[in-house]
This record gives sequence, C-alpha cells and structure tokens, in this order.
Amino acid sequence: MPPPVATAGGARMTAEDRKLQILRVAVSLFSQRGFGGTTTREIAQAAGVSEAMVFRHFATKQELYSAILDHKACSGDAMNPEQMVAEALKQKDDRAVFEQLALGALDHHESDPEFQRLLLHAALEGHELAEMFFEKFVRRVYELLGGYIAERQRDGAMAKVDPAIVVRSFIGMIIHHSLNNNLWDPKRRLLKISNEEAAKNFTDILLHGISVADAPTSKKGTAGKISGNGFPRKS
Amino acid sequence: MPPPVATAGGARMTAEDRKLQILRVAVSLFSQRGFGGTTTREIAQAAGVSEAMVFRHFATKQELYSAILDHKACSGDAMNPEQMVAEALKQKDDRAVFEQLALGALDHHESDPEFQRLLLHAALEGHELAEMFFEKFVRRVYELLGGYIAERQRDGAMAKVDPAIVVRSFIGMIIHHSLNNNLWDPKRRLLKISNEEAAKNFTDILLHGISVADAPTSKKGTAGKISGNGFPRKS
DNA sequence: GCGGGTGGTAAGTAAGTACTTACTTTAACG
DNA sequence: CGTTAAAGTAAGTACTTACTTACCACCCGC
Repeated sequence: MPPPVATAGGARMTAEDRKLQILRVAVSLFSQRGFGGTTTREIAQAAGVSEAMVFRHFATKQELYSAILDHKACSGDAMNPEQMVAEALKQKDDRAVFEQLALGALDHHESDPEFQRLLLHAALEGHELAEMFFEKFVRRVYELLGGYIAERQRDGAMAKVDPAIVVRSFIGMIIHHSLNNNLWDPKRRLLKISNEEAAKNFTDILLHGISVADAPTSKKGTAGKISGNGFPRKS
Repeated sequence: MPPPVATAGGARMTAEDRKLQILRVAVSLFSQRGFGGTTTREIAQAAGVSEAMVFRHFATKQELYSAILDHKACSGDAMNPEQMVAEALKQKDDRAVFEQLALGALDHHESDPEFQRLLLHAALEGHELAEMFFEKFVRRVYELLGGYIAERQRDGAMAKVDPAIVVRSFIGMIIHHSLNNNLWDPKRRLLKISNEEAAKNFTDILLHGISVADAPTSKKGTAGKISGNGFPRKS
C-alpha cells in the first residue's frame, strides 16, 4: 500500500521534545502497570509513534525506566524539605516545622500521585533507584527532623522519646494517609479531609503526644519515657 | 529418547498436596516479582514439576493468583482484630487496646512479610482482591477502633478529635513501620527496635496525643480540639 | 497379572516480547 | 533548487509467554 501520509495527525517533533513526550507517556503507563506489566509497544502507541522511536531514544526498556525514575527524583518537582521548613526551624516553631512538612508532603503526593506509585513499584521490584531515593531523601528527612527533635528535647520542650521513633510515627501518619488517598481509598470512603486538616491534626496529635510538663505520674524512665498514664497493665 | 526415569528425585504427591505446594511456591514468587514479573515456567521449576502440572491445578495464571490472595486473606493465619482486643475493649483499657492491636499487626507483618508485598502488588495492579481486603478487613478495623474511640470520648477520657483521624494516625504509624521493615529498610538502618518497643512507643504517643485534662491553655476548639500548646503560629 | 485411573511429562502452539534492520519522509540551509 | 541529516516507519528477528495435547509410569483392587 502506498503510504497516504505517514505521520498521521501527530506533528513531527524535535528529538528532545519527542524524548520527553515518550518519557511522560511512559511515566503514566509504568505508574499504572509497573515495569513488567507495561510493554514497549503500548508505550509507543500511547506516544503515537512506532516502537523503533522508543528504542532510538532509550537503548533498552530498563534505560527508559531508569531515566524516568531519575527524572522524577531529581527534576524540579521534587520537594525540598530543608528549605521548606528552614525558617520555622530557626525560630524553633515546632508547630510550623511539623505542619509545614506534613502539608508539603501531602500536597506533593496529591499533585503527583504517579510518583508514589512509581516508587512503590520500584521498591517492590527491587530497583536500585528505590534505594537511591531512600538514601538521598528519606534519610535526610530523618536526620533533619530527628536532629531538630533532639535539640528540642535538650531544650526541655519535648519528652525524651527516641527521635527516630517520633519521626517514624509522624512520617507514618503522613505517608500512610497519602497512600490511602492514592492507592487504597481514592474515593475517601474511610476519611475525607483536606490536606490542611490532615496536616493540622497529625501535628496536633504528635506534638501533644510528645509534649512535656503534664504527666503527673513521673515514673522515671525506661526507653519509652512518656510512661503510663495510670492505666492498669493487662496480664 | 527413552526416558531414563521421569520423576527425577521429587516424590510423587497427592493432587491436593501438589496443589498446595504449587500455591506456596507461587506465593513466594508473586510476592517477590509481582504478577506480571513472574512466569508460569518459573513457578513450575520452583515447584519441581512441569508447567503442565501448574495448569492442571489452576486453569489460568489469573486463577492461581486469585487462589493465592484468597488463601492468604481467608485462611487461618489472617489476624482477627476483634477477638484480639475483645477483653481490653470490655475493660476499657485504652493502653491494652492500642498496644495489643499494634503488636499483633507488627508481629503478623514480621512473620509473614510476603502478605504485605502481595497486597501491595495487588493494589498497584488494581486487582479486585485488594479492594476485597480493604472492605473486609481495613474497614472493620476502622469501625472497631473508631467506635471505641468515640465511646471513650463520650466518657470524657479522650480529646474530641475525629475518631477516623485518630485511627488513621495510629494505623499509619504501624503500617508504615512494617513497610519500612519489610520493604524500604530491611536492614533497619534508620530505626532498629523490637515490635514490643514499637507498639509501646506508638501507643504512648497516640494516647498521650489525644489525652485530655492537661493542656492548660484550654482555647475552645476548632475541629482539631487539642488546640495550641502555646506555640506562636507563623504567618 | 492386568486394566484403569491418577500423578506426571515432553513437546508442542499461537500470540506476544524486546529489540533491529532497511528503508522513507521531512525540513533546514547553502 | 538539491543535498543532507535527522525524524520516522514497516516489517522483521530471536526468543519468551501462557496454555495444550498426547502420551507415560506407577499402583490399586480384582
């Protein structure tokens, strides 16, 4: 058949534009179906080009996958916790530190749910970039927030619970809430609140949870330190 | 070629035993590599039989996958939150309710990490059984724990925060901790504590976080109700 | 000892899969 | 205009995939 017109509809693009377009299309497909669940043909079709174009820009499927994770993790839209709460940290405004961090993360996850899915897929498949993200981002948050908590404990402003445990608790509330919204319960059947409400409530619970100067039964501490509020222990 | 001896090494099994064995092997593979990432040949090889045996017992790969999720979700090893904390609920022993629930979940996830991975894969791939698990298990926990919290709030024993938010916070700490241990940080580089410690600390933070009768600045409540502990609000 | 059902297999098949090759169209520029 | 290089393609290749078919070996009651 004499090709009537080859580039059906889709205009001809510069190599860079096409590469970015393929990348964006692949992000969406990989985040929906994972690496193993997505075929190069699907990616090509979704981008409106032939498979050969995909392999012109990315030597292998793996390379495309890595490029995506790199792009997502390193490019502009990644959130930067340090500068996000820098001012609040300096002023030792506990509430602002935690609430801003929570709100930032929740908003980020809401505006880019693909990223969370992609990261989960990568972690489940044991891709090195999940590790990289963990090392370059998660660890930094633990150090930042953990360090701040330790400082405030020295100030006598927070109960002496292992800072890493406090961080894990707080991050847990946030990540799990995002995961619920994006993955398990996108219809919000179990809990439907704004990110602002969520950030405020999580912060309330956590800060109140590790506040000092109110537990009358000041039993001197095991590791946990907060110690029993007078409830009887079972068995 | 005259087959020297067909059943090489592997003893002959009853159909039921073989079916269970294939299922167990498949659980492990699916939890490691997901549905799309696991081939029927791998499953057969790992079980030490030919591919045909896999399809004798499970008509399609999907059926095998569903059987696994069914098996995991419904069979004995699933945890039952109701009976787990029934006594503590009756006695209104808040600490025991939360701590036992946390410890139960953490122990369960530790003893069967495959389950969490399997569930995540199912959720990411949009498999109906993720939904089923959510509906039949997660929802029940929210109702159980949320109901209890509401009751304790009426008793005046807990601050009046939306119970669903409290549940989400607590479950978040637990699930996220398990997820860290099983998926992100199996080496425990960020936080290395026993399940008992974790359960105790999470419970401490949460119960203290929603406790009443200690905040001196009793500013009457917006939704959050816990209200500020005197920290200045930024901008 | 022998037929028949059960646990089991080797050797397919048709439809993918990632990835290539050989070729055609388009646009920019001297 | 005509050359040229890059954007793009159709039609492969070699291999894997889920799933079948046709055929064994063993063992039980008779």
